[in-house]
Amino acid sequence: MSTYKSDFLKVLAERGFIHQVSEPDQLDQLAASRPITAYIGFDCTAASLHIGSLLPIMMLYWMQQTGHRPIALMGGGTTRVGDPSGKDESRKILTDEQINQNLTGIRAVFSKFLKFEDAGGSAIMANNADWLNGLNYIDFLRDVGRHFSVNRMLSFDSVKMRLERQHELSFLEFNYMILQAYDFVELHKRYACDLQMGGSDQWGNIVNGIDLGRRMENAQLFALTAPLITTASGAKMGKTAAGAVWLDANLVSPYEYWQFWRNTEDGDVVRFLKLFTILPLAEIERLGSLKGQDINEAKKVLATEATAMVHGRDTADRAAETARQTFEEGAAAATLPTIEIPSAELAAGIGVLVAFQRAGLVASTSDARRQVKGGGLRVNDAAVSDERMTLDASALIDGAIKLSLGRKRHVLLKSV
RNA sequence: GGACAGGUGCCCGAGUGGUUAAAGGGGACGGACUGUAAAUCCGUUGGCUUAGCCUACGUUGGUUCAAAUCCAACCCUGUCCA
Repeated sequence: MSTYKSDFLKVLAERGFIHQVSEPDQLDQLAASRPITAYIGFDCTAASLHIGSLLPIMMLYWMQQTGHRPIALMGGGTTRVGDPSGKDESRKILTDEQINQNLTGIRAVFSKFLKFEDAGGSAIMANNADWLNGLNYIDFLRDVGRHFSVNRMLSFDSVKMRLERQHELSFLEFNYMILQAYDFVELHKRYACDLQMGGSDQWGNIVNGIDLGRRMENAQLFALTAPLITTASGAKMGKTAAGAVWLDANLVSPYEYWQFWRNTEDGDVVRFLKLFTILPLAEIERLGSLKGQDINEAKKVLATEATAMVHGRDTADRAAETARQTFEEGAAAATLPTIEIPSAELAAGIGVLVAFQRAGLVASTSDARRQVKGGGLRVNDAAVSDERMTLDASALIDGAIKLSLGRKRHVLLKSV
């Protein structure tokens, strides 16, 4: 498996990033002989990226670490159309303003992993709006469209599946692969980009780009895809009760982010350590040999290391310490997520149901009521049995009231 | 443009006049058991000022004591025909 000569492919292979590679020997040779340039495309439909994008980001990270040049391509142009592959969810057409706003948010995430040109590094951030927005339909058809054979496009799995199941495939969607192929060629022209990476579902689209590159530019381009990551029990990664696990500290606090990784299933620990941390493989192997209860040590390392990648070492250590105090000492660590309540309001007394709702632990007071019935709510570690209970200043311990939902989720209520 | 089929809660999917906040499953959350794991079992799964009230079965109107269920128009989706 890791018969690769280039550091780049060797590292990716050893860590489990590789699902498929086109012309592996040739690419390996190229990467061993000179720095190569590769890109991955990202949607900018949201203001931040979530765990799902972490894998591709890590691929770009390793690329830069092994001496190559990564390009993060923002889908500013393709987002304007809206990715049609997501079923019938109302494809919100985002305004250019929103897209640009999202771009800056996403860029902030990337800068944690990659050194961009303006920061003295080699990484490039590109936006396909730069070349897609100005396209002229007829010109595009003549220059690019003529290289696409519909016969061949129809043979792609993604298309074939739709046709066989007699599901509609819109023309827009049919064109999506052409635009993506064009992106690849455009990046090759602009930045001498050699390689496109992506999730395994992108294989067909990437291969299209390779094909177009050969026809239009007589260029040899390459494809590399990563496996689809699911948890050991088969679920898609990255969703929790609160929704997506975002990489932005304002959307998901570093403590919660740490907790996400801490709660990894046993069977996933080693795989995740390889993919989502930069620990040496020897260290990962040692952690992976831990059995039974001891595997929790490995999970803590995973959590701290993964959090450090996104939020920084200090923040990660603090999250680990908060968790230690909360779970191992049963104390109310002062660094738990906190919400503030005006002291006057607290003095007047605030209903437990409302308090939990404000803390974001329950969605509604009805939800809170249900949780009380199920014995899921605790105030200062004492179960709430009366939904009419009110909290006031007398419940403060060291200036805070600890609200808990279940065993794991805690929020401090502080009076201001 | 025409002919069919269909639009139900987070998702899938039953339900064809009243006991339906809507079967069943999935997911999610809580409880028990554990190791902040998995598996398993139990409970919950629209909102509110909760022994009550309000809102909900594509939209809007109508029939009826009573509608997710019947009628009409419209919107949307799929299949087939032009």
